[in-house]
Amino acid sequence: MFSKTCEYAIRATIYIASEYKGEEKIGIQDICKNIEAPQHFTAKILQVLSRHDIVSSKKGVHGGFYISEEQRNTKLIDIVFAIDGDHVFTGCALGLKQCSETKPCPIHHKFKPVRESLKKVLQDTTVRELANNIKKGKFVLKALGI
Amino acid sequence: MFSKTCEYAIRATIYIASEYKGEEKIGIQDICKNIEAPQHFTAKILQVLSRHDIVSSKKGVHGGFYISEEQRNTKLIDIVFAIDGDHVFTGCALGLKQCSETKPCPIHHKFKPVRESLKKVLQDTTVRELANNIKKGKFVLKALGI
DNA sequence: GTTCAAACATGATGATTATCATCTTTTAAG
DNA sequence: CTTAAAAGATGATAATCATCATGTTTGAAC
Repeated sequence: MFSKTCEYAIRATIYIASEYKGEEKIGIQDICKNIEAPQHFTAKILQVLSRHDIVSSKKGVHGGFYISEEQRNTKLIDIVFAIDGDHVFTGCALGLKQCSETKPCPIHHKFKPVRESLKKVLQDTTVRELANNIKKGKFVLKALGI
Repeated sequence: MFSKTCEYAIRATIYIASEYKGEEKIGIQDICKNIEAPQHFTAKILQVLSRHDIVSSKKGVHGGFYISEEQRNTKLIDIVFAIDGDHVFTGCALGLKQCSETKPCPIHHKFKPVRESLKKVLQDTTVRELANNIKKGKFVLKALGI
């Protein structure tokens, strides 16, 4: 559904939001260990997220990644857009370039509910909400777990 | 959503079903020209579909691809399974290996309607139906069109 | 103002996916 | 039984995506 890049992006963002409490910023090693993602790759992704104002970062000693109250309101759809673009939402399920409402591919209309359902979930879900659920211990972010 | 391989597989199957009328079989060049897909790649895909009993083929002179009445009842989900496997349906949206009902990732439950909606569409749609719609000229299979 | 720990930037490698090429097998027709 | 047209099989190349490595910039602490 999403690229691996996007999966790591979401996991990293949620982890930062669930860990950052306004004090020490979160280091890249901490992040990668806890979401089980490759460090260099994730660092690159976080730079993109930072440029898109989805997370914040600070260089130098005591630097790291963090997230503002404002940024906690980011919706999942914003992350997907920033990383994967609009392909998931607009792209034709059969890969046809000119597929559209007026020139639909054979399954275009049938897929409308799927696309809408996906869009709705991503629109309705904020980083804040997911981070809060993590804190309550209801969910898992690690790839392997215990 | 699907791999390109799977996209070509669906398009090729629908094309064969919309063209085959019980007489001459459909050649690979014909197929590829009309769905705008690379020939060698598509040939390979059709071999897989043939092995999975989704389309039929015959070698030699006057050979080609065709589809039986029985095979026209194939559902899209069968094609997706044959080519991409069950990844789209069971795979975690965040790429977590151990994500499940009991150990859910943060968005596992939220994605349930999306997965179900997707599964429903693929379950409910047969090759026959799509081929008939093509014949009525309602839909397009080519990548670029005229 | 030097040092060191952090993110930032860029390029290189590896893995996976898509595409191409070449040869083999089958089968109808002459 | 030879020929030619078709799919089948296998391996090689290309493109894309994921991952790694190396060096640069920033900024707090001494």
